[in-house]
Amino acid sequence: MNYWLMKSEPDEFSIDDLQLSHHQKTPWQGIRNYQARNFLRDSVKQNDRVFFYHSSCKVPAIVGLVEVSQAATVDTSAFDVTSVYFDKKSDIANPKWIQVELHFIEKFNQPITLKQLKADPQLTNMVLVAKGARLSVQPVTAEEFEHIMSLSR
DNA sequence: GCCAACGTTGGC
DNA sequence: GCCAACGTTGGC
Repeated sequence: MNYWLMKSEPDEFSIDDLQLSHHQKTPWQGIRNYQARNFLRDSVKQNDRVFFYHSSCKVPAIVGLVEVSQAATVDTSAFDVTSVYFDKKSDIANPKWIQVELHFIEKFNQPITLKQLKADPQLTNMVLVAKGARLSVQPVTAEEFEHIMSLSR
């Protein structure tokens, strides 16, 4: 099993929105960055665990745990002219972008804030706290995963 | 709202 | 293929 962290702006789609979604699942669409896309396409597998992170908000934080309920499929929003994720350069015959499906597991009682993560000596190598890290889909090591889960208890 | 750090685009 | 200009991310 692999571990990941995925970012979402809570004004757009929050952990609460996921919890309230049909079957508590959502297609994870709109990833338009090649490095993130490559992770979704090549490495994110069904049943992988994912930290759900709220970015661009008052208190950036890991707010819960979700799982990958379906691995890579074509991101159909790229072909939808009415979607904010529409990409005229993505061709149906040769799709550029990938989505997965996420399923809610739990919302943490206490969000684990970016400030807390940055200050944690066991997390100094975490991708999230690296300088200039903007990746919206990023790997988390098993050690980081276990440590962060212990912080959520 | 600012702006540093990245990523992408496109002319050459 | 270089790289300047532009666009985006996301913390603060």
